[in-house]
Amino acid sequence: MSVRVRFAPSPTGYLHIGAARSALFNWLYARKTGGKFLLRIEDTDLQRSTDESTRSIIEGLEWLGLDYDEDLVFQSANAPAHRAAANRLLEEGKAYRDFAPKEQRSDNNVKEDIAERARTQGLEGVDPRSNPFRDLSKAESDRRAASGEPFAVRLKVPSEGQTKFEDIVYGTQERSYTEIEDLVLLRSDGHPLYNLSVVIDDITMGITHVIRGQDHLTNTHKQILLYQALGAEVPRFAHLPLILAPNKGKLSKRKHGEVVSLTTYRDRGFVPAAFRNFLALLGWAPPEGKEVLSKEELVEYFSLEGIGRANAIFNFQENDPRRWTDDKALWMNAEYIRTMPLDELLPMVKTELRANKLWREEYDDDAREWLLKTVDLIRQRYFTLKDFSGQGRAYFSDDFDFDETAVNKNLRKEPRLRELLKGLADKLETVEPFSGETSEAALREFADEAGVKAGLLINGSRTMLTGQAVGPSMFEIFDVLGRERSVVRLRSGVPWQS
RNA sequence: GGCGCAUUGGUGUAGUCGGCUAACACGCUGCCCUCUCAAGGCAGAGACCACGGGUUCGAGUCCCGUAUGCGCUACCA
Repeated sequence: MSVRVRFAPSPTGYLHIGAARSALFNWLYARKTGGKFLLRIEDTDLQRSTDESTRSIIEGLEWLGLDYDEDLVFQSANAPAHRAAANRLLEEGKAYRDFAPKEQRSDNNVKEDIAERARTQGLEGVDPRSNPFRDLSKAESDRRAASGEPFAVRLKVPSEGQTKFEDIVYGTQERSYTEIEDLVLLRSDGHPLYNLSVVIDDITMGITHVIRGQDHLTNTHKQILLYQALGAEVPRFAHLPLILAPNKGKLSKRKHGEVVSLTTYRDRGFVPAAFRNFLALLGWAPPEGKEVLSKEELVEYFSLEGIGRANAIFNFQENDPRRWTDDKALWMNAEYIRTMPLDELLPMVKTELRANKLWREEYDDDAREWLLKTVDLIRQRYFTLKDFSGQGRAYFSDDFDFDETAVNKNLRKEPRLRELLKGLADKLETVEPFSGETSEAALREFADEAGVKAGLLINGSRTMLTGQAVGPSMFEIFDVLGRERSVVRLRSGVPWQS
């Protein structure tokens, strides 16, 4: 039987990087095995679900290059089927009506509520699983329902025994039925609940392998009970370790802000392939230790057995602009930017320059060669695509800023430089032809004549031409900027003012 | 409270069936290269493999306990 996996996010916000990683692993497994990767939007919580969120999930997957097969499924559309299934279980006596009034729980302290209830029940020796309606006669139950009394539908969990399954990542998992309460399938307003919906949808979609976050590991036992009650085949499960914040807490938007959102990486200049590569390395390790892997290599090497069990910490420092996200993610991105094929990088650079009004139409034809050369030169030390419009601005526009410390360090320190650089400009005007080599020869000669070190002129020129203290080799900058712009910038008075 | 899962340098991980002088990548330090910054090359710091017991000639690897973290425990998903 061929593999069918799915990614089933609930559209209640942006696409979280943990969810994105689940999607990636599902996708990799499907592509690896020649199976299908399906997408299901779990929008049963209509209050919190938004179309915008659904769109951002789809966009996010597209950005990461994770294409899905078959039609997109909206879980809300299947609610009637979920209800029908619950009613069938009711008919068969595998579920029962619970007429007890709904307990009110406020969302923010459910955890304490649960612990508190368990503690008092433990003290009083009450079996948490006891329910007076579990053994109500069918006639009585039908009569009360017919009279319009509201009820929830609960699954009848057998009183003795245990569920057992073999998790591909975590190994054998067992849980005694005494640990499992009769779970609610249908709310008293008829709304189907999560565990029911997932199971029914996974059955109807023919899912063979459920690959999802470890937070569902213990819920799996309940779901298995449902598969059995419904007489369906139980799929294989593979639970993934969680991705945690630096303090080992859960990564959440409320606490950690935009670093957890996939769109942030797109908006802050990540190359999709780089982020995908980084994500794949969180909780999974390639067999041969090679970490920079293309999409094809990822598919080739991926296996569920290679997934680790310990939660991974995603490192970042909110207050450090240089380290706003994980070091390794940033490194990976820089690695891709400087080594990926230029023609794959170019469209991304184009988008970035366009967004900052730095793109010129001739870059597509007449100036294409120049663009290729320039991008190839400056990409070497960039970390994100943003750098092309930020640090790289001086290559694409004559309107750029001078970095104060660069000006102080490379220009103002030596007052004679202002005149020296004008002299250099004069000399460069006579160089024929104008290139990296000839400009270098001219500059060194000029330095000798003036009796100063070449480095002084080189560093000064760099700051005059790019506004910065750091960057590519000076002579390559001359070459790329050309004689005219180089000379004009060398003569500029702007950095000397104020 | 109960149940479950996890625990290898700062981070991500590798360590099949017990033999490790604990490996790789990111980050960090220094040197080389050099016109700066990167990249690259070289060298290095950093882990008594959470802790305590046990099994064994020998344990990161097996067993038990403890601690810590996380998850689940809901008419949330």
